[in-house]
Amino acid sequence: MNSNKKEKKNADIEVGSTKPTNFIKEIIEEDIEKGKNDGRVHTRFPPEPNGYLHIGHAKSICFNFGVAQEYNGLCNLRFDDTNPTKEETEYVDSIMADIRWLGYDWENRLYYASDYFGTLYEYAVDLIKKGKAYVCDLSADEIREYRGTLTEPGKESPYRSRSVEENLDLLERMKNGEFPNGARVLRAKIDMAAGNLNMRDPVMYRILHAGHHRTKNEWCIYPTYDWAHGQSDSIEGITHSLCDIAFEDHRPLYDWFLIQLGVHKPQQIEFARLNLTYTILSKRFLRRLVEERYVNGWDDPRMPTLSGLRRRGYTPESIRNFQERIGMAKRASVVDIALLEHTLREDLNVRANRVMAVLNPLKVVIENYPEDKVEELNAINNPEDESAGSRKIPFSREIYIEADDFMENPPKKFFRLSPGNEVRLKHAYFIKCEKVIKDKSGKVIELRCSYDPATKSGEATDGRKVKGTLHWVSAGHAVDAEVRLYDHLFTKEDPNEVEEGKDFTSNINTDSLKVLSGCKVEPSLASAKPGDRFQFLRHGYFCMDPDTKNGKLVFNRTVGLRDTWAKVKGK
RNA sequence: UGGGGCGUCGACAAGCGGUAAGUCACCAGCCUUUGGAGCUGGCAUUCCCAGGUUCGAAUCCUGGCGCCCCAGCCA
Repeated sequence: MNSNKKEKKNADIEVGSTKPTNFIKEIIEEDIEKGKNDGRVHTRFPPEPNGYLHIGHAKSICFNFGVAQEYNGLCNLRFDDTNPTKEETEYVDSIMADIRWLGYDWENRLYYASDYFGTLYEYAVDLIKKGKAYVCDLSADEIREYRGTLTEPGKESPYRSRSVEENLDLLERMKNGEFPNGARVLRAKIDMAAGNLNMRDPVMYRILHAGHHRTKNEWCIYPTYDWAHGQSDSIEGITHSLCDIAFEDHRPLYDWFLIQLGVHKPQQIEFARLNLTYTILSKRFLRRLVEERYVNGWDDPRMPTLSGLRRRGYTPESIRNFQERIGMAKRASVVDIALLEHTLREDLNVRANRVMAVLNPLKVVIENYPEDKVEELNAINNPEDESAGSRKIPFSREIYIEADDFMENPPKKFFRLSPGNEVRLKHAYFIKCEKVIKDKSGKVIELRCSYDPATKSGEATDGRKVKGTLHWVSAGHAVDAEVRLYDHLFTKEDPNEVEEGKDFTSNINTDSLKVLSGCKVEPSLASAKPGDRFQFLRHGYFCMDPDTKNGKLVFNRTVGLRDTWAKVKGK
C-alpha cells in the first residue's frame, strides 16, 4: 500500500538529501561559484546596545555566525551605536556575554558603528560635494508634512537647492556645535516623489548634544541608522548583509548611498524574524514586563531573553538546534514553542543526570523494614549515557513519595500506589500499600507499606511484574529544597490578540510561576552548583538557581517531561 | 489609492516542469526499573483561486484574492 512512500524515504536518506538548504545559502553558494568577492563570505551581527538579546536575536546570531563557519568565512560583531540617548555599555557587555554563551566567537573582529563616525562624516562631505546631500532647516514636524503620505508624493524642502559651499559650511557648523538639537539636519537629495518613502530625502545626520558611551563628547551630530548601517558593512568588507525583512524597503536607499560613494557594496538579503507562540519578542514590550514588574528582571526564567533562558536551564546547543530546525525563509510565521521545548528535551535527555526529588511529599513507613537499617543502593546516573556512571542513594524505613503517586480510589489505568497494590521504588524494592492514615479532615497524611526483601534492585525473583515505578527519597536523609515551576508567560498563543482597548498585559498568565517549598530531594543534590542541570526522575529537567545560598536549595523547572499519563487522565 | 514582500499539512519547511522531503504537534501500537527515552505505523490525490502553456505544472504565463511591512531627526 504505502511501501512506495517508505522506499522513497530510504532512498532519500541514502542519497544524503539531509543538507539543510534555504534561499540565502543558495545565493551564497552561487556567489562563491561565480567568484564574487573572490569567493569570500563575510557576515556580521549588528545589534544596537539598547537592551538584552532574546531568542529572536539568536536566529540572526546563529545564522550569521553559522553561515560564516559553513563557508569558511568570517562573522563580525558590530554594535550599531548611532543613538547615544538609548545606548549603554551595560548592554554591550550583556550582548557579548550572551553571544559567547551561545557558542560563537568574533575573535578580534569587534567593531562599533561609532568607529566610523569620522569616515561617515567624510562620506557626507563627499555627497554634499556631489550635490547629493543638503542641510535642511525644516523642523521635524515640517519634514513629516513635506514627506507626503503613502499615496501622495512629498514636496521638496525649500532648503533643497542650497549651494555646495553653504551646505559644507552649515554641516561643519552643525558638527562644531553651533546649533541646538533639532535645528537642522543633513538630508540625502534623492526623490520626494518616490513610492518608497525611504527615498524621500531621508535624514542622514541629526544634531544631538549628548554624550556617547564611547566617543563621549566628541560629536554633537550623530548619523542615523540608515546613513550608518550600509557604510559600516561596506567598510568592514561584508559580503552578505543578512537582516530582518523590515529593512527590505531600505535596501534601495543603502544601495543608493553606496553607489553614490563608489565604495564596496555588500549584498543585503532579508529574512523573516522569529515569532514564537505564547511569547512576546518586542524589546519595547519586554522592557514593560520588567519595568512594570510582571517578571523579576531581564533574566527572569520566564523571559525569552537569552539571559532568562540560560537561568531557566536552556542549553546553548538546544537553542542552536532549534534555529537550525525552524529554517530560514521570508514569509511571516509563528513557530510553535513546542518545537523549542522539544530540542531542549532532546539535548537534556542525553546530558542531564537523573536524580530523585519529591516535590509534594507523602510519608511512607515500611513496617517490615528494620528501624535503624540504612542501605546504600546503587543508582544509574543516566541511562542514555553510560559514561555518566552511578551513585549511591540511602534507603531506610521511612521515605517520602510523591503525593500524586498514591490514590485511595484509583481509576482504571492508574498503576501507581493504591491500597493493596504493589509498585516498584526506583533502584530499590517492591512495596505494597497496607494501610492509609488520614487526619481529621480526611486528608491522607501517611501510608503504611510492606516491602519484599527479595526484590532488591527492583526485580522480583519469582518473576512477577509490577506496572508502576515510583521515585522516592529517604526521609532521614533527604534535603529540603524550593522548586520553582514555570509555565508560559501568556495564556494565548498570540499574546497580542486582545479585546478593544486592552494590550498584551491582559493575556499574562497569572499562574506562570508556582513556588513549591518543602520539597525533598536526594542528598547528592546538596553539593550541586548554580547552573547545574538535572532530570528529576518522572518530573522533568531542573536547573539549580543562583538564588541558592547558605544551604537553601532552589531549583527551576526548565521543562517538564512529556506526560502521557496527564493525557490519558484528561480523557 | 503609492512602494515593497509573502501565500505548500494544525505549526515550521523542502521542492527550481516529471507526478508533494523532513521536523514539531497529534493518533495508534511495541518496548521500558522514568506513564521519560527509544522503536514502528498513520497523518496534504494536493500546493490561495481561476484560466492558459505543456505529453506532464506546487513549479512557466495571465488575471484575481488574501496576508504582512513602510509616512522616527528609532534601529
